[in-house]
Amino acid sequence: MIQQTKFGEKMKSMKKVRIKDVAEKAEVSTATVSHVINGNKYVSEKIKSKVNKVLKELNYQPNSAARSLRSTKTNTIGFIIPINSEDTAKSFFMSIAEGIEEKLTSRGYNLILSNSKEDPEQELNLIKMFNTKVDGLILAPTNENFKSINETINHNFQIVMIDRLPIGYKGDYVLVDNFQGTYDGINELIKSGFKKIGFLSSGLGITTFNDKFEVNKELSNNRIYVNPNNERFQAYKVALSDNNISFNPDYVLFGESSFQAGYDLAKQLISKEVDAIFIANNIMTMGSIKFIQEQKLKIPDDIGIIGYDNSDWTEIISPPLSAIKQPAFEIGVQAAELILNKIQNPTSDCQHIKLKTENLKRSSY
Amino acid sequence: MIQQTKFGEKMKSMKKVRIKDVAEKAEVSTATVSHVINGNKYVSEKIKSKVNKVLKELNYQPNSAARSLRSTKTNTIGFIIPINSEDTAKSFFMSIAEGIEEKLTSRGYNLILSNSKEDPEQELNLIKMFNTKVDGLILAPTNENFKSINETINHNFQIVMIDRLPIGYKGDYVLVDNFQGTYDGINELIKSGFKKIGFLSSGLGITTFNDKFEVNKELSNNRIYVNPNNERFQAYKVALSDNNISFNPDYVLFGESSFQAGYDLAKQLISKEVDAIFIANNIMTMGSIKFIQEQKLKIPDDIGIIGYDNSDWTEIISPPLSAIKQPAFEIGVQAAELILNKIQNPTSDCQHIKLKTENLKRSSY
DNA sequence: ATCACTAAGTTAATCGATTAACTTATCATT
DNA sequence: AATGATAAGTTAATCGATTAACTTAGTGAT
Repeated sequence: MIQQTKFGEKMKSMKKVRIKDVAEKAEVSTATVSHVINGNKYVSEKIKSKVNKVLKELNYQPNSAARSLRSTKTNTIGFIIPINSEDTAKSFFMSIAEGIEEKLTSRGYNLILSNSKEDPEQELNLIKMFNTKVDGLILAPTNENFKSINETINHNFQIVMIDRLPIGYKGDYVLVDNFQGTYDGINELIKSGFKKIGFLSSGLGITTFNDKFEVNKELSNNRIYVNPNNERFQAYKVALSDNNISFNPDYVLFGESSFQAGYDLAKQLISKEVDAIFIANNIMTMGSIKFIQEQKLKIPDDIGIIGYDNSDWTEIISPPLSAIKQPAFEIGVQAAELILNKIQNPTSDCQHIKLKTENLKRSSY
Repeated sequence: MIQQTKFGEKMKSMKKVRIKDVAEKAEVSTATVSHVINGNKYVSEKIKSKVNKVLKELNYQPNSAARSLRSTKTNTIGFIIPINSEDTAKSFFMSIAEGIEEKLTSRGYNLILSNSKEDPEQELNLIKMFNTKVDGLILAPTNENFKSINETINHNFQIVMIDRLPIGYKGDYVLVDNFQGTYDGINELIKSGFKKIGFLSSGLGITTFNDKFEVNKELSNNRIYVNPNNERFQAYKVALSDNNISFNPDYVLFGESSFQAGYDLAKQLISKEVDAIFIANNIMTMGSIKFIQEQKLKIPDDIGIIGYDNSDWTEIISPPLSAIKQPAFEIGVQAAELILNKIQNPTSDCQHIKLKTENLKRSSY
């Protein structure tokens, strides 16, 4: 339904006011005006207030292109999220974006948002685009190897990784401690009496797929953080092992991150008579729940469930779903903090932050 | 959990390559390079390919600040969303952002995202910030009156409103036809035999609150689109009236947009013995469902439900929830389209777009 | 041969703010 | 009184790309 109207002729095309206009009206030099605005050189109170008055009168707004060009600072941070269509990670990354935005705004920075759609190629294009546009980049990477990323960065800006880590990356990052959250969750499941615990997840990174079936306790203490899914899987194995439950590869299924995959894989897993399922991602949890409800299986009597990522819906289904909650907003805040620090002090040590998950015990196990 | 490592010393500080560097290496003038890049003046094939080769060799990336400064185009669009903390509108606006981003990227534009947090003051600040930073602004407004917005716009950029409309605004916009969706929903409810239909919503705009209890058929055809909640409420009244059901003010409750309010108001409404509820917003729907489940009321036997905004969870609760789905992604695409058109042709007629909702009939009525 | 016109490039002014280098006035010190 | 130091502002170069105005060579018509 489309309508059209005439409009817009009468824009009171007030020509933009430049620093020169302010300077003239205040009877000072442009330099002085600049000093007043940026406060980086001492200006007498008398002049300062005179300039400020004119600034308000003319409603002056500095031209950010000119400013950036001269000062080589853009006052802008880029954020690349990896979301493909139906993913519910949408809400996770949106919360992160909120956290970032909040911190940035309070420090006079802007946020440019782009979506790599989980496409490594597209990610590199975006990084290239950002080269002259931002002072820093917050990246939830989809390229698995840092090398290709590193090559397209001009090093005109700082970078902070979140949520995942490409191989070979040593810089700043903010992650969630997926290991601990999962480990605790599996433990709880076992304590509640479940023995045949299934594990459902979306794909591991290719690079870590080979150690998929290798239960390795050492790994848990000194592990290379690459892919959250992998961490969760490792934690699953270690938790089983720590409880003297043998690892059964049949109880582990990986699929794409989708509702349908969750549905299908839950079906498979249940046909293998698991008595509980740990589902390492939100949208797959939804698919699984759908299947379970269709089969009229009772949670937690027939099957115990823990989901990852506390979405709003988890507490209104019946029974309310136990879940591992990631501190999304906080990730954003911390990432923004890191990048701003790094911009201010580029040679400072890199910070590696891991945030704790929250274990929401409800009634599904 | 925080760690620190040494890193970052060895930045291969390749100094940034300027158009001048390209020109020198290709043995042409900077003007020619610019012409090749932007294709706005004819350049011979021979020179063109020579320049392109150098462009690639040096991995030249134009400095966008310089470009913007000279050409007065930023190639950037601003987007202001209104989200306060717990709102699930988060996912709605995120989908819109995706739509916008997709369209913009395909046309070489960037998206700057900010959050007004439903604070009119903050909104004006952001608009002011955007003045020199964007070529266009997509706004989900929170100020109810266009006057204040209009005053802070420098008219250096184009504007497109989405989702809501402030009073007095005549420019481009993309809305959802909330009236039709709600009207149809209420009708369906009535057809299914429900008679005492409650209506739950978050606040109307102040400016439209006064006609709250006035059932007015004319309004439905030639109405002033201001606030989605108001539209939904009007549709509710008209649908009742069209079905010869008298309007009972007791069955209508407004509250803040929160889980708790949804819970509390559903409780109130049910105590008044309504047999169905239309809930005009997502988070309140969740609260209501929670209450209904706690009371062990059967949907749809004890109470019929239609919710607004199809969130992912609506199909996995039992029974799956009927819902009015807004075409969020499409809103974004259209809004981006409008603003790009307007930028290309500023004197073109304003477009007023209303998108249809989708009525998802499931098993909750 | 002359003139008009076009085609293909180049020169240099320009966008608006920042900032290093400079000026001038004022004041304290010896 | 001479010197140096400091305070408060100003001048003008500069960031990198775009683009109006200009040059120069080549073509064709008369």
